[in-house]
Amino acid sequence: MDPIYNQPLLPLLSDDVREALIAAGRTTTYSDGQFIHQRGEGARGLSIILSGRVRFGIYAESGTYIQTTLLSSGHCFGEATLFADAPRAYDADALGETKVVEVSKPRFDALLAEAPSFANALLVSFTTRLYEALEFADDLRALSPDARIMKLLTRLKRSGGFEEKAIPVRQIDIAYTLGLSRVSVGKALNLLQRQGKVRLGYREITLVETAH
Amino acid sequence: MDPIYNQPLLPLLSDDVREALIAAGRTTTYSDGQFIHQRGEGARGLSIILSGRVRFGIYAESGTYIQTTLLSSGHCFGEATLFADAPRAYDADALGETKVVEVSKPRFDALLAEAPSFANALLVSFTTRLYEALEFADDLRALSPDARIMKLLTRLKRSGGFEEKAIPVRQIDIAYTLGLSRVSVGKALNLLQRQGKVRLGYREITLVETAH
DNA sequence: GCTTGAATGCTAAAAATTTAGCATTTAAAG
DNA sequence: CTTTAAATGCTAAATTTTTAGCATTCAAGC
Repeated sequence: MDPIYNQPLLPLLSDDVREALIAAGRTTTYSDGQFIHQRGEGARGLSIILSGRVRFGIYAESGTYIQTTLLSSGHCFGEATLFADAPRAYDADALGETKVVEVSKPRFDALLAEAPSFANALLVSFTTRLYEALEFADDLRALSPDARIMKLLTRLKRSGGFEEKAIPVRQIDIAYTLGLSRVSVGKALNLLQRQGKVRLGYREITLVETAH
Repeated sequence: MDPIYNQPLLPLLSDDVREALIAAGRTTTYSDGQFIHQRGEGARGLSIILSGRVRFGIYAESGTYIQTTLLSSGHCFGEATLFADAPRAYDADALGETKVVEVSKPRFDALLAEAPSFANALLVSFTTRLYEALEFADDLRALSPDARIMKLLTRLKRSGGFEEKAIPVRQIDIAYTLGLSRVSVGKALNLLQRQGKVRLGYREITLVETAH
């Protein structure tokens, strides 16, 4: 079964809708690690990532962090504040210098009403994200830690555009993302390295291309 | 943080759109356990559950079954065949006698084009489903088996409308859904019963209301 | 070229979970 | 009332994963 890949919103929009959307919002530039919003905040609006990446997660009761999603340039977030009238479900912070446009609910509604193609782009983007989330949950239950890590690395490489390059990721972040301990991640990565599938570095991992 | 609940599509539609949608499709009645479609099939269209429930899952390589989603009356499925142009991602079968309308892609597109409110209802339904899937994945990583089981039972009770009644579920199904072994589920359920939170029966579990 | 904090590597004990097996209970069918 | 297949209960060994701790390596800043 071919996996369904996340379709970012921006490339799905026609030029004029995209320009209107960006013009209708307020653009903010966040520095690396800066908080964008916190879980529970109530502001309603759609945010679109113009450059950089945004990390979403929750600090669990046990004190450990759970990373939920990593969205990169072109993606939008905050849709639940619009369509489910819900407060922010996750803490969000910037990964690297990150530019975000925030469009208020009234302006978003106006744009949606006047451009029917906008709704279609949103439907495509959300559907692909839903199926990626479902697949991720399936993997959590069905795959071994090794396989989960390989899949995560493959996804990170693709979504981050790290072709031919090392993926800048810490082992502890992999643990946060997959719900594993750092020791388990280290063990699994060492196994994968011995199998020749990855090359481990400091703060980075390289996926070794397998001949096929 | 309040959880976001699944919003079924049908109640979100205006009467005339709902009627037009149902009229545009072909209604099929499935008997308990009957296959609706299999993973990998290519037909494009949107299906809406008129009555009964549909169970989605994958038979994993190891031979074990992974249940992904359980959708009840009013919900739609097959959206990925429309918006991601993807084949069916899951095996689907009926749980109890189940009526499903299937609307072909051309007819769906026509309806979407002429009724702008239709798109909005789809956006609400998909957004709430996306956030429920994300929350489910969070729980898989952050919660103990006991807590996961309680949360699942609560959700089953609500979505199935089993107020004051026992929830008809087998322990093995809970295991499939949560990615646990049957032994672990049994142990956790026994603990929950000793704590007075549930009452176990044959093929059913009753949630004990806690005073508050 | 040091110093330093962060990240990784490593180990062993503890805890959780699965596997495999069989016994018991249940409800439906004969 | 029996029979029967399905579901649950239970046990112990095997396996996996976590926890906790400390050693080592890395790269940036002084």
